[in-house]
Amino acid sequence: MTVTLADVAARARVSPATVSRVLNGNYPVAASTRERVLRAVDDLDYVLNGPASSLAAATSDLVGILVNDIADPFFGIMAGAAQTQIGGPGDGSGRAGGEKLAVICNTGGSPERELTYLTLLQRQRAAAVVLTGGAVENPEHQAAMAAKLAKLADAGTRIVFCGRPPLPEGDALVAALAFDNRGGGRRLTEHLISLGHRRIGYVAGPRERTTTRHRLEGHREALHAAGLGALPAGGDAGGTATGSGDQGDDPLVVHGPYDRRSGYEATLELLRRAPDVTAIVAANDTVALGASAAVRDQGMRIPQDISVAGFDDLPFSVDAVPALTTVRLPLFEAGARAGRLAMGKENPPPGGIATIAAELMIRGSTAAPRG
Amino acid sequence: MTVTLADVAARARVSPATVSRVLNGNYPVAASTRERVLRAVDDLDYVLNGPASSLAAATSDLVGILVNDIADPFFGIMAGAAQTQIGGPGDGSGRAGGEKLAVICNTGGSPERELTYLTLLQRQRAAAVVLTGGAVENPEHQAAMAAKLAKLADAGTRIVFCGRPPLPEGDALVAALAFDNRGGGRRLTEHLISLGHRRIGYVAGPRERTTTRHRLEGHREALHAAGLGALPAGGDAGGTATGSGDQGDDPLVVHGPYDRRSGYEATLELLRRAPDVTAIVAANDTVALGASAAVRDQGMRIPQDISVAGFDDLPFSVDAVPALTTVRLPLFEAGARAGRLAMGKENPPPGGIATIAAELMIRGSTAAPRG
DNA sequence: ACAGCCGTAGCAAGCGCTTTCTACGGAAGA
DNA sequence: TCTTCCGTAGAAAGCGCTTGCTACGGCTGT
Repeated sequence: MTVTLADVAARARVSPATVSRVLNGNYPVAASTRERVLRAVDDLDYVLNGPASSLAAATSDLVGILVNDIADPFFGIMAGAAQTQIGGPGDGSGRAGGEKLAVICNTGGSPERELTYLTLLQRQRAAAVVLTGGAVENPEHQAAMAAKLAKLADAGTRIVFCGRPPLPEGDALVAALAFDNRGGGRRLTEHLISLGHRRIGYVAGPRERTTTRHRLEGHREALHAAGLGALPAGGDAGGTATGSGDQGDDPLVVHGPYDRRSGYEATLELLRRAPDVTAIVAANDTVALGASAAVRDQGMRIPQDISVAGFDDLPFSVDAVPALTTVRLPLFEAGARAGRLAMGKENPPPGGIATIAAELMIRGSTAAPRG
Repeated sequence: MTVTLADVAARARVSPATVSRVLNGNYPVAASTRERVLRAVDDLDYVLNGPASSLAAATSDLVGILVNDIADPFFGIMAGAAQTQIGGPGDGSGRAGGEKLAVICNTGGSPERELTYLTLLQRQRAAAVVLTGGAVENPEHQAAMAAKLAKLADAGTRIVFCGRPPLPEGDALVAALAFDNRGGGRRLTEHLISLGHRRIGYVAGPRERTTTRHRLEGHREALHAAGLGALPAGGDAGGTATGSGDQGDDPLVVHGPYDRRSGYEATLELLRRAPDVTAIVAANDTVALGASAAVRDQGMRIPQDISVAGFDDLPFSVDAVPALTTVRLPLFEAGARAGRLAMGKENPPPGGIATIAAELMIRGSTAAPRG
């Protein structure tokens, strides 16, 4: 029924071993023999049995890319970019080369699913795993992740973090590409302050996400530096309170998921709490879109009545009306680099971790406050 | 080094066969034995060797989801939805159940890569493959696809089309979920016509894509029905000319990729060719965004000077200013259904193919032309 | 009380491939 | 001319798991 290596070998009048070597190209085979084998492969339309191959070789050609939400272009762009480096070249004609199967796994931001996918990938003996986006800052989960990743690593799986800070105990990992979320957040808020804003609302992402925390910390650093910080800006203050502690009582900060709707509702809430804000910083561009809609629905104009800013600089942000001031993250480049790292095509950055700069993009949605 | 089934068996004082059966749960095992085995699995932190398992069982738990461009939310939403049905439940505690690994493969719209991924999935003995989005209408490629899919199908892989018409020779496939692109396109243009528009520009997607063709055909049907069709509306006219034949000489239609930039440039071109258009229909929302930017950069207002409409109703469309008139496609629902079909959780529609309705969403970006 | 069953568990034969080690011929060295 | 190598191909032993078949008790039926 299905064609096997042995069938090819028989047709090419060689041993299975030879066919295997031709296909893997890691052992000298005479040109004439190789050709004969290749022809047999073609004639029979042979397709390697992946599981059998992986079993025997104890490695597979799977590379996992974990994302929080694939419907979000933030992840889509990174994942797509990574895949360009992994999926191998277009392969116009030749046999499959060093091609790997890049698989994108959508965790939905759930720690359990993240772990489940890691197990599934471990089960498949994945060649590499790329973890993208912010991590959940839950000690228990982090420990579980560290343990799982350590196990993967010493099973030979390469680990790459992309847009995600390395784990505290990040020992076994190959490389981490971290975005400068804190710096970007700081510069964004500095920009607003320099414009003259003093009351700035912040629509934050979900708590317990590194991305959320870093961006917010940057924001607070800027406020603090300008003498506007009502609360301690440090991330390690208030170590006593529960998770919602230090942030929960800042009326100018509202947390919510990274989506449009949350941006809308959080903004309404913010406007209710503090009708005097002159600017709103959103956790990301998608949230900023929702925030803008809310602002408008309240009858205010952007940026005349209120400034709005986002983060990420997703493709649609430049087309918003007015164009969104935001912080540009080189998503595609980072994803591609992560892909290369996963493939071992590129050396890990010194120290294993590289910080990727975030660039402030000043556009029409921010302006000096009135009066 | 790594823990194998045999290790677990030894620790539980049973045979490997029994452990296997406990794990797969498809053979009666006494409760006490099962418990002993499960404990051993936990104690040893055993993880099944996927390749070995797949090899022995001749099936794998991989499900491939092919998309044209994962950075585009159109695909991200469908893929994410499909994955919710495939990745298995959160798995709060128990062992891995009937979980499959849903893998998203980004073809970048390239026929070669599409085929390559299919081969890779075939190699992995994938349990199912979901193909999303428009297909490339190239006879040669279609034949190759049909052949490849047939091979996959009779290797036991389930095939599901999602938002993609079935192949002409679609024999072996399990199910196809097709969007009513033609109907949606028609209703959208009818809406514009009923508003009083007579000169309507169309920024189409890439040629040779079913999606492109169907939406455009709908548009032309509407024009034709209103007596505005300058050219034959049928898709099978002008069979003599080269690919660019019948469409190439309609000055009101410009083709380009499905991205923002292309929308921008094509619109500029359109406005140059026909400064008297009062409305522009874009191939999809992303393109519409670019089109809107171009219109605005030309100093025209939407919708007072010119109406703009899109297709898909992506999440950001409602937040555009003015909100974008578009055609809503139930992307999430379709993706989820495709996922269920791929898992065999749902029966294929009668005849193997279901058409999914497209709903016209009238919003602020379209209005009656001036004068 | 004995034959026959049913419920469980074990044996062992692969699944299709990779890879180590061995074998063979001819070219080069002595 | 005989030995030594190198280049190339084959034999065969698994990789870790699944599963058909067999085996073994204890129960039921008569």
